Amino acid sequence: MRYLYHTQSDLVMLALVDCNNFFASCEIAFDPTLRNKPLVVLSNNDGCVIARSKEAKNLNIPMGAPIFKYESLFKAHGVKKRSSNFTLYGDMSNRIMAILSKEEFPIEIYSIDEAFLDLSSLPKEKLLSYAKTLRKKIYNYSGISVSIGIAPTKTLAKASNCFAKKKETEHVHLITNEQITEHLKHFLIKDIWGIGRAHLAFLTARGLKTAYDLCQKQDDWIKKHLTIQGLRTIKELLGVKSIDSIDRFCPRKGLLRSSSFGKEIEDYKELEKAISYFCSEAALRLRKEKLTCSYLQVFLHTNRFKTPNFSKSLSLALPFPTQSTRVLTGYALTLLKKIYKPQTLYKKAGVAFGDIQTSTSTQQDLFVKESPKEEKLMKAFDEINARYGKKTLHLASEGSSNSWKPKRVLKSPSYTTSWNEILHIKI
DNA sequence: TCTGGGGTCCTAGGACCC
DNA sequence: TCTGGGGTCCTAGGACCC
Repeated sequence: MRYLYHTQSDLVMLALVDCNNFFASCEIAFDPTLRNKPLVVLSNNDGCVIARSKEAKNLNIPMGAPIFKYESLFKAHGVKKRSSNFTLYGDMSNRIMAILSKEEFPIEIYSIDEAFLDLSSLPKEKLLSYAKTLRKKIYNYSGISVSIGIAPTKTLAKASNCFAKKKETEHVHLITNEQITEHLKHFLIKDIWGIGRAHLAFLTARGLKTAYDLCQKQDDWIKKHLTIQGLRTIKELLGVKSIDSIDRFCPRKGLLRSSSFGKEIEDYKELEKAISYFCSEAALRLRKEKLTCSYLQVFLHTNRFKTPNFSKSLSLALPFPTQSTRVLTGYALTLLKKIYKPQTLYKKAGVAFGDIQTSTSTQQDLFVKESPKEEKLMKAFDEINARYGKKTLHLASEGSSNSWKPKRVLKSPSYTTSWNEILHIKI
């Protein structure tokens, strides 16, 4: 090993709590008929697989599998399918994160189904028993099973979680400083957090297999071929903190709304409806999070599985920060007009907001300001929609019929967020 | 026929300035 | 007539993550 860093990080222990097969587990928690069955959760448009139950994984259905290629396998094994229900998953995630937040350890919510906890204040001998208790608590409160990996850095905690997931029952694992080398020898490069497809192919072609192999390489070699990010990953694997341990306040930097269409779209008016819809969704999100943006991008893609295909995007720095649906949609539609080409079949479009700031701290330009009326208008707009239902008010450019919208025919009910769809129990 | 969406970070290269 | 290099800023595109 190149480094022996067994001093500075002796005191740090991070746990990664990761929900097992999260989207599939959420569906199963509310529908017992799915229990112990192969289940796949599908992407927008019911196009490909984005989550799998344990049984579906055992059938070697890969992540991202386009379902039209797997229909016969699904039929042969009675694989159940569900469209994705992000309202349900988001709500379940909030519940689990609330349980973790009450644990009184520093926490960083990393994704919809993962959080890091800083357990440095716990004595080493109590780490595993604490993790086991926490797992039980989360399962009892939410019906979701989690894995917990503990180690001195985030990247090692991720690795530790992989070891935890492979266990039959407990799904809890600890890597101490003394055990790092031994673990690296049994940890494959393909499972390293931060090494993706492209770099994996590069490293495999050079005969490297395990994390240990990779750690034998010199820093400048790593940096040259895997960039500075890769070097950070390697250091973390060796027990040296190179990613901020726990970051509780990470404001968002961008906001994107996009989707593939249910069919290919040529009509400009339809694209206008779609872009307007994305803008209104993204702007609503800005207002909910009390943020503004002052950078806007619009993009269009043709079907990327056909040749030739192309994409076009255009962006614009706004004259002032805003969160207004009206203002943002106005600019977005002028951008759309500039990039639209007639006689082209588009398959996907979207808008992205950038230069995001909190609305209270927004630096207003001395002369160019948004009219204060705009803020009042949006407030009234949101209140009416909150009271009388989503989209009671919307911009005319959004239209009322949306032939571009993707299909989601197998969606489960919004059990936890809609009174009309609440779970019924028959006794 | 049918192939996701929402993020972050890094790098290379062009424009521009001195 | 000949000819430069360094710095900054911006953006597109790639790689990675879930």
